[in-house]
Amino acid sequence: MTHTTGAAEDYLKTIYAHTEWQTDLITPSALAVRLGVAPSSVTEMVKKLAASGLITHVPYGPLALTDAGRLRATAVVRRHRLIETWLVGEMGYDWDQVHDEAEILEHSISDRLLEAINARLGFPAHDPHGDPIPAADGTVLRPPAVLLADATVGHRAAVLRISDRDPSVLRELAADLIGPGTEFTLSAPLTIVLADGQSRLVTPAAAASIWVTA
Amino acid sequence: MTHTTGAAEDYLKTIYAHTEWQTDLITPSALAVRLGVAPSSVTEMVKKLAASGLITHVPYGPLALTDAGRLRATAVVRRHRLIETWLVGEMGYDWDQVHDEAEILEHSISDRLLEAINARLGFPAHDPHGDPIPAADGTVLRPPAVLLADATVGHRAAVLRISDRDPSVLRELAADLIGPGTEFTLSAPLTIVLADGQSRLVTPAAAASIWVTA
DNA sequence: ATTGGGGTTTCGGTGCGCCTAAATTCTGGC
DNA sequence: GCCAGAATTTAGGCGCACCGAAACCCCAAT
Repeated sequence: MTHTTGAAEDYLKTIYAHTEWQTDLITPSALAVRLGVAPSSVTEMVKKLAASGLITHVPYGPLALTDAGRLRATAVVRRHRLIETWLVGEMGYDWDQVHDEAEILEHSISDRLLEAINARLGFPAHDPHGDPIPAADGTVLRPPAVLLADATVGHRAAVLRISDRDPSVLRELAADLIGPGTEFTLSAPLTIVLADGQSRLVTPAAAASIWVTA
Repeated sequence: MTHTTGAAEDYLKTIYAHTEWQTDLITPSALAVRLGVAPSSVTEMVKKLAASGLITHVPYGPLALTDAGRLRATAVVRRHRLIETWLVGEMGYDWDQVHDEAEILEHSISDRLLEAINARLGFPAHDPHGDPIPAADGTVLRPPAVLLADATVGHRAAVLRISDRDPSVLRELAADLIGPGTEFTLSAPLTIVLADGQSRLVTPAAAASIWVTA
């Protein structure tokens, strides 16, 4: 229907990402910060996206995706995560190195190539950070998750996903052999005990990036 | 030095491509036709490229790449051909289907990913159409070649490359099992005899797309 | 030597996505 | 209830790459 250029795709993706693990709606200024653009640029794009029926927006209010917008957004996220999975699985990238490359390729790869990659990977359900890969129809399988920083002491759980927003957190965790699937018990704030009995101290930044089973 | 956006890369690539198998310089109007843009658009971009020292141009005259421009151009061509080779070699594409995808990806893939692909393919010297893949330093290994349409009857030779400009020619030749490396004798105009004795009639369009050993 | 027509350039204008600066609107604290 | 400060929008502008129309240049044929 609508053309949806690369820039517009980034707006939709970012609006979607904000509500993927939280419930509150994103504000224009928060969107501007995430995208690294001026607030006035957001106002402009928001007008276009609303006119195309991809988001809803009351003046001076927050932003929400429509069903059509969510479909576009998940399509972009699907591309992004499949590309990340491919870069790690086949092209020798580490999980802290894939974000920027995927950020660009997600806007230029064709559906055909994407599906060829998907097939080669065996139709993965999660990307290297544990994030679910949306299906082609936009459905996303997302288990209930809690931020490690919000988990109660004594909680026994497994790592579900780690936000890829901060590469240094990813490198730090990789060095500690902590990744999606890692089982642990929270023995004290910021302290986890792994299955083999070893304990690890996690930084506040990491605890705010790690989502674990409820 | 200069930024060189996707559009500028297309201009440089097209100027380079014109002189790869011929010696005459390209004119602005021919460039406009190849790129599918208006002549006035070419004038504008030519001014910028000349100002950046990537091409030389006297008003109302033809265009030529400088050394710097040729280096940029071959870098783009290198990307294009490696991507094509990868799409055919690993992603299940046929050689008549790769052009459009490569046309887009050549502007967005990183050097790192390109070299990962290159290594995976075993550092190929030619793309699926027989075109040489420029080295990273811009060198191109190009054997002397003659257009099949210009070859003399009785000429015994092998197919070197087939221009990918016309996908229908590629499909037609693929169906006839003619590709780079195919050995033959030109028994009459537009008629070739293959190594196994079978003869094939090629269309004028195909004869104008096939380059053979001299 | 002139001239006509094709190739090239100039000129004014478009859409996109971005910016800064200046309104405007909303909201929380008094 | 008011009002300062923060968030948002409006207004004006920029660079890029494109366009069509009009002006211009050049050469080949007379």
